[in-house]
Amino acid sequence: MSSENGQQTGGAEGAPPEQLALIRESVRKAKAPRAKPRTWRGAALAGELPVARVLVDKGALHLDRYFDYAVPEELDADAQPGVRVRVRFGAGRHRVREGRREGGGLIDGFLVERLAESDYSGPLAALAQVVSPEPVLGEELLALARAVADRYAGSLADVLQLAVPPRSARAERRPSPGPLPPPSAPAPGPWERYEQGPAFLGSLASGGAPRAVWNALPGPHWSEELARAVAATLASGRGALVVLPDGRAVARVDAALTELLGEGRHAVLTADAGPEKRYARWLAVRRGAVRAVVGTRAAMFAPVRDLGLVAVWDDGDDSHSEPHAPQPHAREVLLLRAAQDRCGFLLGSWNCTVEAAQLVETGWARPLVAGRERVRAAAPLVRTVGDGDLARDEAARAARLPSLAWQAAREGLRHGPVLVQVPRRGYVPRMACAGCRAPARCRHCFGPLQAQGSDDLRCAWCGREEDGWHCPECGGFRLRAQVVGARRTAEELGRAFPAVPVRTSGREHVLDTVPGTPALVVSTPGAEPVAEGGYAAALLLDGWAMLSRPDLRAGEDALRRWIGAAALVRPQSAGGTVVVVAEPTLRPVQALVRWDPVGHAVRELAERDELGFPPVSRMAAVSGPGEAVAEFLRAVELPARAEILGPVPLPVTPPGRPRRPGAPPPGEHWDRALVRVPPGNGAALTAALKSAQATRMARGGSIPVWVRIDPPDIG
DNA sequence: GTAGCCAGGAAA
DNA sequence: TTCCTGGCTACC
Repeated sequence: MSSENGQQTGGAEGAPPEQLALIRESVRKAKAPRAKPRTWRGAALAGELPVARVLVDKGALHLDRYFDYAVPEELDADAQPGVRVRVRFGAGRHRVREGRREGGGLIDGFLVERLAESDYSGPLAALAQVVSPEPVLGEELLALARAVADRYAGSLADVLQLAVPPRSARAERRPSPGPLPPPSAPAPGPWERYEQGPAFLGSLASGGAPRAVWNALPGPHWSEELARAVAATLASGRGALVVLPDGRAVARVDAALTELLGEGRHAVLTADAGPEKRYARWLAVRRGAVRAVVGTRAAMFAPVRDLGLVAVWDDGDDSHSEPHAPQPHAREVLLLRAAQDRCGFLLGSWNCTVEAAQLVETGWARPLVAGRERVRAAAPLVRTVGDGDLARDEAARAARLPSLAWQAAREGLRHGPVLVQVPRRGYVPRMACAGCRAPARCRHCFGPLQAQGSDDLRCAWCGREEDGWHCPECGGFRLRAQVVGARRTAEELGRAFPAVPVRTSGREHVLDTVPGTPALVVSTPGAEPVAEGGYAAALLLDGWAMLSRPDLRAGEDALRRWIGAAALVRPQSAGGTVVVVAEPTLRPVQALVRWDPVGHAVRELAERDELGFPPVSRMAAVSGPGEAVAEFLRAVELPARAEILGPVPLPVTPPGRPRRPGAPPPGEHWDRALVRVPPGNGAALTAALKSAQATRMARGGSIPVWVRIDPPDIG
């Protein structure tokens, strides 16, 4: 033993675990070639399983592995798998100067496993602290986080940050209530309306693991249907998890569950409860006191015991996509869970995403749909206003609203509230020729022109300013906005129907419900309040804006938003009418008229398959400064059948716009390449990207690139 | 990420 | 010879 070490240990009575680092230091100094876990002289280690495998809480990809630490005797009892710990990590050589140790800060981690010995050949440092004896990271959650990290080419630590809420000591001290016995199986209720509905519930109640893509009938029963699926699962003695796109949807299912099962059987996990409350609820789930969870996307990781069902509602809503690294999508996470836990799976929506259609096409899930006659009976009448109608429509030109829409509003207001769906504010209006209505396009890249300030025209794709526009079709010089703004529409409608109250629902102020009395309800997509008894009519006014987006998902998105509004309207038999201002020949418009979102998704899927687009192919985006992207692409060892598209320049972020992850900072020019692989090669692709990224990060100096699996905005 | 190691160059 | 910086690697 070196004198340095002797002084240190000798000077401190009952040396704390940290002192072990000093011993380790001396061992290193001595450079004695020795085998596996060192014996710690001067400090007692746990008698059994003295090695703790720890996941250090650092997102860096090249640290995405476990580190072994020695377990001091005094931490032996608390240092159980799953607990939070603190360890010394950082530059290894903990120097001692003037009696103090330096370097290597304390960092958080999770104890993953206790072992008899380490496979690490060097000397082990000791656990510094067990933060709390509460085991928060169970085996299943760890396996799930691992799978999600692999699926998204991210680090385990990043995923755990999403999966395990921050600790609150007070919440931990509070005991959770004891678990309730399973309830009895519910009656199918509104599930009777679906051919396979009662069978699906029956399977859940009897311990089965059915997997279904459920195309929900329009109307308000979906939340009760979800609640019954949860209740059926609980009846089998298993747990259930429902992930919803927003707080309003959570509140509906929460209410339905409370009505069906009373209080205490389910937990609501949303971000808006404070951290302590949130952690307390999460703990109650983790401890097995509560067997069912409803929540927004963070709940996708909820550690429900003995999972029997995972369900997601409206997977097309982009709030199911987690914005934090590695940006997993709730649907995909629940798919992984269903596979891992062999539990039931339910993907429900009024609409149908291409991904949902694929689950059915591949045979992984069964369709859960109502017969056509039921659909027709539940859906409103949908009428379209196309270009031709508009051109002929004197009233539309004068008042910016087609006469059919006026008629529908007037008629609807005699029977109840009328919903008016308008583009979201901040949705910069696209411009069209005032004469012939041809969309105004950039003369350089053919991107859509949009109005910036009062007269300032700019291309939405390349950002170039346009000052001498004239229409290439008819030679006209006058432009008009293609879409009508929300406030303006509200004002105009208010003036036209002075006796009727006008209510608005949008970003800042979202209305939850409106009464069934006549009123104009102006709303942006996704913020539509539910009307008591349903709306008498709906006007969908943003068709052009929705469909002219240069995005692969433009059609699907438009249909989703229209269906989201139209599903709140009374059935046709009760006079419910929807007017959509969009070209009736377009595929999403036809799908709305026929109320056939599944057919639409199936056709889209076939097309994407042909084009080699996701979700049939797996795709990843690599973005960053041109040189960095090029360098990354040179370095990455892609699977054999991978294909690199691009790189191409990304649109420049306009100044003042909040920067999204993966988008260039304002003023910087970035490139983006897409990498795609055929079906079945997704894992190889993410592994390759992850390892290339890890090597880059490990040596500093190289400019970082962003890697995004399943990029949402491929155009 | 970050400390420490080592190599290579400038300063003395 | 000494000191400093920059690049590189390990971190248990």
